[in-house]
Amino acid sequence: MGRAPCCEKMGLKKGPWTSEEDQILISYIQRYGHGNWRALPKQAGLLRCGKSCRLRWINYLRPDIKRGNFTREEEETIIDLHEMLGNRWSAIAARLPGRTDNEIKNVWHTHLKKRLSTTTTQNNKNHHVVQKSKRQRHQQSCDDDHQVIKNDEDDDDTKYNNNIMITMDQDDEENNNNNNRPVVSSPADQSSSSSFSTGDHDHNDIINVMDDDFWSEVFSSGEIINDHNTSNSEVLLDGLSVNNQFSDHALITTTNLDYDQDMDFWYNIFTRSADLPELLL
DNA sequence: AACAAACACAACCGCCGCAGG
DNA sequence: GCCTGCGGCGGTTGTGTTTGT
Repeated sequence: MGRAPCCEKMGLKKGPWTSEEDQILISYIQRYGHGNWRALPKQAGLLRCGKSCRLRWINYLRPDIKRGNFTREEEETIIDLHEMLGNRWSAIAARLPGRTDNEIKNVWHTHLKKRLSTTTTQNNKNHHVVQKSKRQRHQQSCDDDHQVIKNDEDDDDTKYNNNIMITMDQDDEENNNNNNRPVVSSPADQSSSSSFSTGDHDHNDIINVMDDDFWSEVFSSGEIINDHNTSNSEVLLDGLSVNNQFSDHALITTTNLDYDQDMDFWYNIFTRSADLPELLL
């Protein structure tokens, strides 16, 4: 038995795309869109399978693709996000406009992984590296290979007794740059999906630390993301997102983060300020 | 100049989750 | 609930280019 191949192999071309094929694909998609990738090559007159067309379009031909070398900032972002998300390249790519998951995956394997392994040994006196090594010790007890931290299921009950909830008034959202900051509180329902575990830290400590300066810094690194599929827009804050689809409150949610990633979540937030890691990690 | 090794990146493969029948 | 087809994802491979000897 076995699953049928994703496309009919006979007569279909493989390997590098020619510029003629690129042009055919571009003009077809510009004219008709790409509703059905499987049917597209036949309709467009391409001797390729649908998957190949999709990949070529997404990774190379899309008009919003940013070509050229990665900037230092982009590389740092990838490193941070990989620390937080693991090998979830598409999730990482979603936070780097114009970059594809394939491109990020390549740059990780060819540049960043090596650089990271050398810098961690060279800079072992660096403050933040010390913070990371704490995490790494925690991570060592979990699965290796840069996977996200998964809590032991047995720990769940105690782990989430320290949850906090972060909300923001919808009316304030348009002015959320610096002046208005989210409300941090202890949720009545500790199992609420919109609350976050503070790990071993008392939630009052977290609330006290999240002052105006803290949120000012977090917001200054945010960016607007428009989701064309849902027509929603979000304010991404490096792991936090303010989803404006709610009528009363705009919840800051850990979109694209697993609920049980509290350590990664807080680490990512707190490392935005030099003082916070020392205080809380 | 020739060759090998290392590198960079495009493309492929196989698996998975989801939606629809 | 099961089956099937599809899109999406991450791991891996293939191939062209660059660098070192």
